[in-house]
Amino acid sequence: MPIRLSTLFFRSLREDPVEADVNSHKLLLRASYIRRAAPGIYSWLPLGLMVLDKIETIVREEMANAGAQEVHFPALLPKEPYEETGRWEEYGDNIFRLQDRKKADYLLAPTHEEVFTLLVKDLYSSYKDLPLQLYQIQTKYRDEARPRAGLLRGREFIMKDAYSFDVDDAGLEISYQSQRDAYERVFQRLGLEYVICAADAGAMGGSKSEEFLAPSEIGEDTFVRSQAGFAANVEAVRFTPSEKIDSSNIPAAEVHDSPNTPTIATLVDFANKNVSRHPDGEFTAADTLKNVVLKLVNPDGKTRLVVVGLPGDRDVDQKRAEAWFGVDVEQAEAEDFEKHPGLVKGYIGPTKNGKQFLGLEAESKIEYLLDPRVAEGSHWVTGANEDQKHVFNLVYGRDFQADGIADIANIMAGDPAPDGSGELELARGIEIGHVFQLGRKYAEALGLKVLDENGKLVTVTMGSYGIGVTRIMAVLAEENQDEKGLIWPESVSPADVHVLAAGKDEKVFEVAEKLTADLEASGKTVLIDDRPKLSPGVKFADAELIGIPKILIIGKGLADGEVEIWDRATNNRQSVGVESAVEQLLS
RNA sequence: CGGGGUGUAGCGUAGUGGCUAGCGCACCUGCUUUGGGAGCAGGGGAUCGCAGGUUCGAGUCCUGUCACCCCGACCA
Repeated sequence: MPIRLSTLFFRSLREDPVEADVNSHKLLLRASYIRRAAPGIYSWLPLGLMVLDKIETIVREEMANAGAQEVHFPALLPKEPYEETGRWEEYGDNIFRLQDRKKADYLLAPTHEEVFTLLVKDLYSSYKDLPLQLYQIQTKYRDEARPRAGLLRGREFIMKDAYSFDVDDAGLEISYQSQRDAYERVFQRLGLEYVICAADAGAMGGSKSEEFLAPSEIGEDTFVRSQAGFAANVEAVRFTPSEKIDSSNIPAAEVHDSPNTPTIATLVDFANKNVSRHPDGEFTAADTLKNVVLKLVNPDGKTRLVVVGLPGDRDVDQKRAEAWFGVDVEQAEAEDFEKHPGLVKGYIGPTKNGKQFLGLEAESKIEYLLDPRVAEGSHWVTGANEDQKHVFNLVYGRDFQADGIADIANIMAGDPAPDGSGELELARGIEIGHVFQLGRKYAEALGLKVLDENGKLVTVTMGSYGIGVTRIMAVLAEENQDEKGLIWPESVSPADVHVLAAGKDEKVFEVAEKLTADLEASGKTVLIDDRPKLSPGVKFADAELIGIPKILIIGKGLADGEVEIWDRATNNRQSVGVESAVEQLLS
């Protein structure tokens, strides 16, 4: 049966609702796909559900192709499994928590690793049962601090989450690849541009993880890529330490009085006015070694300080720092400096009076880590650990040492890719999928073991694979639109053809109905604008807003036996005979 | 949690302490109109976010509070 605009639960808005500021959100609201129910929580109207269903169908088909079986868990779960893995605490305020009448704790699941693991544990106990892939398409709940951009970051959202279970790492690798391949097929069928980015796998485990990012200005993730194909989330980029360079012609380090130079800019200015450079040339921020004091905050609240030396033209990228250290990272505050009087703010350096200072300073026990760009043998202008003094020609390896590296500096466009594949460019993206080798973390915590062929218990190794279904709809809307409205790809459009009866003649409506029936009989789905007594302008505008890619206009040309096929994307209109319209639309 | 902003009908908005809170869209009735968001006439719909205060009188001023939006922090 066709979708009839005369009775469809639909009302287009002529103006943008103020609550929306990104185009996809505005258009989905204006065209009656969704309505806001609460911050980050949306109600689905008929048109919205149709698109959602199309996306889910594609996901289901490709999950089946990958050999995954569909199950369905409750969204409402008891807290116990999440306590066992520590996530009841770990997730903090991000979980929606509630209690039943007996005061037992429940949560609205933000993710389902635990219950999938327990379900497999419940049913299976032999290596012969593996490998296994399960998935569900389920509503997830996360009490995000700041929901954004309509469906893009909601507090309630639909996710396809799949999990693989294998006896060994080789099996996991195969399962991972099969899901990864399925993701590529899903996104290709949806007509979505995507970049597969190496992702930060988290501090524990060090397992493999990749994100599928849809490049977009409104994206929340920053990634880097090179022409030759390297791509990674900025958090996951790891640079190799620079090769040792010759320092035999660098003069001995010398300390200069450098009054009022607590920042890199003032220091560079001072150096250019007062110090001759060897060899000749201007000092720049890149010649200075900036030493940043960071406070690492463990989940239990304990903190420790580290000092990181990095070229003065770079800053610490907090997200990269947290990925590197695996804990929260904060800037050191005034009270931290008070506790460590050796750290002279604005004049921190790795040496004092010509001797190694940081790290070797027994009482401070502060680790000194270096950016991988700092090569052994390179010479620097840096703090002398005395107020108003800097040291010049300080050579790494000759004059100071480090306790290790910290690859946490911000990445700049033009930086070389770590794999030597050329210069990096920075771009924004929306995470639409994530494939992740979990390893044995959850299996271990929840005791998922099977007997191997020798009758020995082995812990199962797992992978988890997510696709943001509702988010994909937002991305598709964002990527497929113009100033008039949405332009859905055929694969997810609410219908194949939008039949538009423009006019008042009964004949127009008769022919529109006839062509609708013919199209449906030929296997096409149709939305028909059969609203009577509505001026054509309104119908044209609504057709553009709704965004079905093919529009069939029955109107003024009918007197000559002609109708028009209007391509929403190209705006091309072509008159065809009534009899050949269906055939044209089928091709 | 920090910074900024906004709350008036379903949506978009106007409203110097002073009459019955105004307009456009949408909605209802009638007539006319029908290829780019029609016209005319008539109509329904608002406890002006909430609470308290000042005042003869508060949408408007004051205090408090709540909600939402944006930026940041945060976010397998």
